[in-house]
Amino acid sequence: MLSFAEENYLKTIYHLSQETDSAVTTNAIADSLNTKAASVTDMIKKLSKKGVLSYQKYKGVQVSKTGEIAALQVIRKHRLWETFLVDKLKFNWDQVHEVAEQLEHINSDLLIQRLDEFLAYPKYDPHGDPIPDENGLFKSKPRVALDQCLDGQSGIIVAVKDSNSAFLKYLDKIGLYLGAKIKIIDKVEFDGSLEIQIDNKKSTFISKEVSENIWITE
Amino acid sequence: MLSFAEENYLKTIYHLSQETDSAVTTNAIADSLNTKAASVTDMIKKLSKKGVLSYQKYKGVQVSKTGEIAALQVIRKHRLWETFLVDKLKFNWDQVHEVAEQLEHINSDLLIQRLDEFLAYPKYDPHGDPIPDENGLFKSKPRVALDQCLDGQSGIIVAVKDSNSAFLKYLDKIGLYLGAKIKIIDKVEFDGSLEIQIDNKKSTFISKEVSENIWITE
DNA sequence: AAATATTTTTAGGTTAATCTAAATGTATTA
DNA sequence: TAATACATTTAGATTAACCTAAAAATATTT
Repeated sequence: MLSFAEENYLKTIYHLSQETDSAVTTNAIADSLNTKAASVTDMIKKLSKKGVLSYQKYKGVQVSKTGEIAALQVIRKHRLWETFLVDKLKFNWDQVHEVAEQLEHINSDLLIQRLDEFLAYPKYDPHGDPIPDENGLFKSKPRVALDQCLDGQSGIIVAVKDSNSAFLKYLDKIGLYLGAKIKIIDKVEFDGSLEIQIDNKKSTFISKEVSENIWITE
Repeated sequence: MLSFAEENYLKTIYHLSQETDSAVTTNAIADSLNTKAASVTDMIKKLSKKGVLSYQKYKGVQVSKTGEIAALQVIRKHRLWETFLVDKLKFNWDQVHEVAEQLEHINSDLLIQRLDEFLAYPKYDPHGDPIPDENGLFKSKPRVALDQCLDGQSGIIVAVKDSNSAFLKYLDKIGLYLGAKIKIIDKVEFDGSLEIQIDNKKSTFISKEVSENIWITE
């Protein structure tokens, strides 16, 4: 059984491990969790003793198979709760993250099973991220980040990378949402910004940074 | 802001204070929370410093006005979550307590407001206990414990005192539920047990201990 | 490859919440 | 009311999760 803090570390390390092919570094973990490297060293020792991480001094950590299973259960809970908050309690997609960070640590198999059923076994959360099933299995939609696309290309928004509130509010403001049709009108060479058309309406401009955080179907 | 542990102490002390007219003792708190008197002394010092309890060494504690408001918010959350689990997730009334003990500490005003709305502002939880509103106000139904009733008296079950799983399962088994019609056929002088009739069906016997834990309308 | 910079670990300390055992206060009873 | 019993508090440890500062390992530059 993992504690609240241990679950948070494991989940974060799992996410970081998905973004790199090498081991996850102590500093990367500390940055993600807004904590200090010394605290991370303590915790990764504990988690490797528990068998969810493999760790060699000064070489970073990797998530073990049992660690992955445990991490995916936390992620499953997080994404089910986010779906509940949006679908049933009418939260906006920018309001769910903080609350789901708390709810994901509630411990009850029956609760999660029933919640999943109540939500009709959703496959994706409000940000387009896949929801692992009770065995940790999930399927991602094939997708490309908008900054990788070419002039004239179009597609449907299937996910956003960053779920921070300010970013999501900005997307709402310019009329972007999951399922929106998007077409690249022009790509500005100078700064990588894009002129895009949403749902065949009048075009807008988005920065390269924003375009890196939006995924569309290929 | 109170911690998880502090909220648990405060809620428990509030409940104990409702059952007595004098101050709540250190040992009573320790028993309720399955902890030791020494731990309780430490915690009540902290809580009185925070202004939610008033405390005099060796004289027990009383819940202050601000303490009562805080306690009622925790109780409100507990009872709303229990209602959610039963009404929406089809939990049995004997399965909700443990999970609600965790959920009651989730911190989000918006969540509770929306949950209340989603449940259509319920006034009573699955055990018949009143749910305080956002200001801590609630109304109890007038009620008598079954062991206080006389031969021939009848009424509707409006609440149960104890929400422990074994007790509630037993009630299910003998056909008792909130809203059931109950009639006292005979009161056995010797041990205080009762012969009762449920919903005009064939009669059963219940012990005095059980009858003390069932409340009916007068 | 030596010097320098960066990352990671270790050593030692802090805080919250718990504990046991001993000391002290309060209550009961002979 | 003195003796005994019981309740409560204090003293001092323990554990988990964090911290700072210093030491050690690794990486990068010149």
